[in-house]
Amino acid sequence: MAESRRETLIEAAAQLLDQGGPAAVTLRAVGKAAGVSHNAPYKHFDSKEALLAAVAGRELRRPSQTLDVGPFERLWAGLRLYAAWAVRHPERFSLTVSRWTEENAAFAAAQAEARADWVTLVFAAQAAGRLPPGDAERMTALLLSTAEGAVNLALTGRLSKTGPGHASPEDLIDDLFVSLSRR
Amino acid sequence: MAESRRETLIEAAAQLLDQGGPAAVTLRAVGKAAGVSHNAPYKHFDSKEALLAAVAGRELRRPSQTLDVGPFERLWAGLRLYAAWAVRHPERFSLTVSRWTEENAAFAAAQAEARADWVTLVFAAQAAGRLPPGDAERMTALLLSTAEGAVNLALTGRLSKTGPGHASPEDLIDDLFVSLSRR
DNA sequence: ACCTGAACACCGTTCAAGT
DNA sequence: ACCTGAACACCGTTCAAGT
Repeated sequence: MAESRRETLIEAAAQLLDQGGPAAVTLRAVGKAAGVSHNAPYKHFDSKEALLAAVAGRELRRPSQTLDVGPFERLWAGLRLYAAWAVRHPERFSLTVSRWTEENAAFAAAQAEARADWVTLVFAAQAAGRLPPGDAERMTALLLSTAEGAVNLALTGRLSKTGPGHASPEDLIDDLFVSLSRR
Repeated sequence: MAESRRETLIEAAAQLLDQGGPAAVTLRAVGKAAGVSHNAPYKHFDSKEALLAAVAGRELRRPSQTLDVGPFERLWAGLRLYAAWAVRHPERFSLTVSRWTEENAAFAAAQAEARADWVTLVFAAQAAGRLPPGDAERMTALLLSTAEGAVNLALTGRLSKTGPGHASPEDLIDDLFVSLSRR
């Protein structure tokens, strides 16, 4: 039951985050939404930041859509889906790519695992000859940089929404892939 | 004199930001550092967020190093310098690429101007035949996405600092330029 | 082990009052 | 026009006390 209470608190925090942004996530509001007192969260989390890190960690572990295609297509489509999810859930995305003032072991582990999954895909796409050779980890960093940077440009209103310069984060991901696969 | 007091408040906020992160920027601390009461800032700014937006706007208007080379080289070196500055001033960088809950006209104008400067450079580099053709604004978005995304990867500890996968934000900018200019 | 209510030291913001 | 000090309604966190 303790585990379910913990999950309830994480879910309540995530809901508040979606609805009102970071400012709406107060321990009092989280407690109220979970039906407990405002400091009950301290029995499950060291601090408010630890609770938010748990929210972020849960997002990182969200199951990714499995596609029955080759690694290169899975990588490309996966990054597009990642960007589309991020634009649809800006607060959760921001949390997963934000900096933390405390050490959050579980979050760091989830983050490392997510990154390793991308590296594996990149490596396979290179082995299939669909991406240029070179260190897979470094190429993964380039892909994630562009994807996350493009999402942030969109979220901060710095992508033209109309006219010839119009581009969505997915368009920019496409541009990078086209440039990378042109040999 | 009013203008100087305003500048003093902005500088005090920037200093506190550098030293202790966003949490250290309280109106009480800003007032103290500027030698005024904790609510004197309200005579110059609508809110704490407006003060932070002024800090961010000042960073966006910081003069860029001028290099006596062609537009393509200026663009490439300019993005590298941007990334290097961001890694050295993570809090100021984060502020300039963050989302705001209020409308900040002056900040939005500074941001649009900074972006237009990049577009001008990209356009000139394309005209010089050093970058592939295509909409300059969209290509600018791709370049900024990668640069800012790479900086954020570095700031959140997601770039290998050692081994074969090691890459700095500047390395990733280089990778993108190499890929773009390979015809 | 988990939870509560009261309390503490903050915080952003407002307001009446001063110059 | 600019500033002050007091006050308000919050906030995260701590603590003594309960089960």
